[in-house]
Amino acid sequence: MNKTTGAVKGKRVVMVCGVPMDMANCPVRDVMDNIGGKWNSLMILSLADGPLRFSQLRRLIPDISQRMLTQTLRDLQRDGYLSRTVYPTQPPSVEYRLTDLGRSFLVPLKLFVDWSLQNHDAIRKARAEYDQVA
Amino acid sequence: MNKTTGAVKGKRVVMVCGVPMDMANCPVRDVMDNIGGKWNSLMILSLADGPLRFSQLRRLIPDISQRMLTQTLRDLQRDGYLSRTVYPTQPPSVEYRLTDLGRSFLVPLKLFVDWSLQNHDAIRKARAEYDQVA
DNA sequence: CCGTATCCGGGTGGATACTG
DNA sequence: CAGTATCCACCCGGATACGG
Repeated sequence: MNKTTGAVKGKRVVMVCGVPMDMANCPVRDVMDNIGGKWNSLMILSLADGPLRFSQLRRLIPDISQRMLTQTLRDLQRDGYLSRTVYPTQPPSVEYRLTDLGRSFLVPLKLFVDWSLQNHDAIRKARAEYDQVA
Repeated sequence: MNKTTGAVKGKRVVMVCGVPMDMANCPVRDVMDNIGGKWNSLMILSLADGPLRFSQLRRLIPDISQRMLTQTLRDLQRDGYLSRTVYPTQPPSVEYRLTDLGRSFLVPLKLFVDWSLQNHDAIRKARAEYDQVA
């Protein structure tokens, strides 16, 4: 089962699922913050098939506010998932494009998307049953 | 309340990455809420290798508060990821165990974990560079 | 077109104390 | 041991207005 590695005292590293998990400074939690927000993963997916401009992303994701679109793009740019290119046209246009890092993330993200679509009904059903009992 | 299915206004279903994405009522966002929280994915991973009791989970994840441990477990139970079994011993013990749904989620989650471990250095580097410029 | 600035309501999550 | 209950600080994210 879960056994702490006795290597270093004080380091809370646990073998989980065949992988060393650092419970104190957890890379998984760190990455999860990047894509666990309300719009982050959807943004990466939206750019999967090619670069898009700001206004194109707005139209593609109608529910997002202008503020959150900007902020989500900044966050993802900051952590290296996408790049921002300004074309000095008139009026100006800004293109957002997945980096190599961002594209490599599409592999696990795509698997997650597939799982969500397959099991979404089962989850909603479990939720409804739980709420009915309670 | 909910917009019922079918033709409301405009098609909000977009083909992304070869997958139909409903931007209005998005299953991906729904599932992401389940595992995008601060502790949710870590909880599922902690139970990957076998069932654990409440106090065992507390020791395994030292940073979590008692309140959030309970709440996270309830949320995941509600959506069908894990089951809760009370053994009427003295003192009582409660066992948490992944359901079939929860175990099936380990497949995409494991891929995500591996990606995180491989790329979190690149992310931290990108973040540092971005912050230095700004 | 592509943002920034500001305000603010609600939800998230930590700390603490108490129960069966 | 396995929780509940309560209070509260913080931050996320929507609405709105303004600027290059």
